[in-house]
Amino acid sequence: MSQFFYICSMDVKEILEQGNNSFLPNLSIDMVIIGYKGNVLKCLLLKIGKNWLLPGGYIRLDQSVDEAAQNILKQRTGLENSHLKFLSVFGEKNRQFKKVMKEFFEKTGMEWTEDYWFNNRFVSLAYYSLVNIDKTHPSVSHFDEAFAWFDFDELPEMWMDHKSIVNTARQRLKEDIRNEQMTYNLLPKEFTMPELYQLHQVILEKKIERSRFQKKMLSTGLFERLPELQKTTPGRNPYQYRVKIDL
Amino acid sequence: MSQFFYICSMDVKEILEQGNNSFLPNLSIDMVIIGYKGNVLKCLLLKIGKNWLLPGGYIRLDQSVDEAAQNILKQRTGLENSHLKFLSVFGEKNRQFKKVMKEFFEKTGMEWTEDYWFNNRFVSLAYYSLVNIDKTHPSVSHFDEAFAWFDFDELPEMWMDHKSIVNTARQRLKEDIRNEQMTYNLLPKEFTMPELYQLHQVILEKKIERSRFQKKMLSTGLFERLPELQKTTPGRNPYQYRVKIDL
DNA sequence: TCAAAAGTGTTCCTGTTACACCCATGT
DNA sequence: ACATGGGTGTAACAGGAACACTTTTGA
Repeated sequence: MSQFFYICSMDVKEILEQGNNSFLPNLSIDMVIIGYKGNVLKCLLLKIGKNWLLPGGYIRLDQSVDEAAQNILKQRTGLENSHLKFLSVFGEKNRQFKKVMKEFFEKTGMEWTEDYWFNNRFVSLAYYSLVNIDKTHPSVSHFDEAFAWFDFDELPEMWMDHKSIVNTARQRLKEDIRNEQMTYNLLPKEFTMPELYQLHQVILEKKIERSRFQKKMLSTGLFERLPELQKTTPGRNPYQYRVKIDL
Repeated sequence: MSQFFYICSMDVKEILEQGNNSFLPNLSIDMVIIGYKGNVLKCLLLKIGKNWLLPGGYIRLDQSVDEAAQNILKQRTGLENSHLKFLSVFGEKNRQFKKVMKEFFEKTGMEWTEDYWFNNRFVSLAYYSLVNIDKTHPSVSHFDEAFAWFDFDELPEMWMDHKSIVNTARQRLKEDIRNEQMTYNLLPKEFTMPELYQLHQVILEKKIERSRFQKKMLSTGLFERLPELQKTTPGRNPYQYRVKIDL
């Protein structure tokens, strides 16, 4: 199990205090936050009760949906103006967090009542974000639960339809990397071609021809070569590249 | 102006009666319904007050979002299980129908009050649907307003952000026809290659090479050739094709 | 038989696939 | 010098663009 644990926060108190009148009462945001470490794609999950779920939140009346999403991402990771893309709508009729919330409240000793507004049925807007794991730092607040980066291939039991949301993001990432070669925050600013090559293979879940890959990447004109890197590995030293700054 | 007018219904009465407790109070569906006639793409719009808007509706608590969308499409066009695809979310913070509704209520002599639930801020889920104009038949109900098929290039003034929703659909249709060659309901069951060719040109808004087009279409294996059509046009008679029935 | 419209073929070009080869470096 | 891994080159192939050509039909 290649997870590393932190302490994380559910901003339940804030949500309770602001309550019904501050948020759209039937819309939630779920966020698939994706990182890359040790040649594996990872996904940030929170633990509530016995199962896990995606980080998420609600939309304030004075926020646009996109603002709310950026805000949630910042709350969860500390990142501002990071990569963030709308994924899909999940609108099945029985989508409600009642069971999850009850378990969470009982576990943390908080009072739970049937008519809390977040027991409503929620339609969820799913987003996904690519982040540099090392640059994220979680905020800790009143009610702390575990959170962890899970390998995509080792997802735990998750609440509701959250596993299918993650899988939707997984597929979407595949499509997106074919169109825009951007790796956003998945690699450090400077990286070698073999590293980029590895990442693409991991995302696409298949072998790519090394020579073809190099030519394709260079022909996009998106990358610029830096002076060579000194490595102590057996073979030849790879060049370093970085994304041209225009984007 | 190549519009043809009908009489149409806003199911306002139903919405009023069922009211607050039957619908998700902050989510609406807007639908870009697209047809094709006389070599022009057309879009179905309703008139309320002085401006036009997209057909749409709300989501009942006992419906999934997709069910609600199918239901709305059926109400507006009479079509069941037709082509219907999710488009995008429109979630700006000041999206509300207050102004539109007030104008509509005053015009039709209905009582209007500030606190009607549909004066709320709404986040809108946009869908688009390709239909055969000749197979649509509008339902008429308590409150009738004009509705019309507008050419994409001659859109009228529209309420709120509805014009940008239409344009999003216009772009999406372009992308989609590149990937799946399906024309769904835009052409009759049997059609000639020149007709299909015309349609693609209109959707993509550019000239295509006739020869390349024909080979590409036939190479997909999606179409099967029927006995020739008798036409009284000057030149050679074109073959008829139809989509193979598997899809 | 000629013009109009439908449909086919040929050439060029670009991007993909698969494979072989060369280069730099540490042991 | 040689194994290891980084990087380049070439031939075969498929799909797209541009253009010329043949076929069928009504006047």
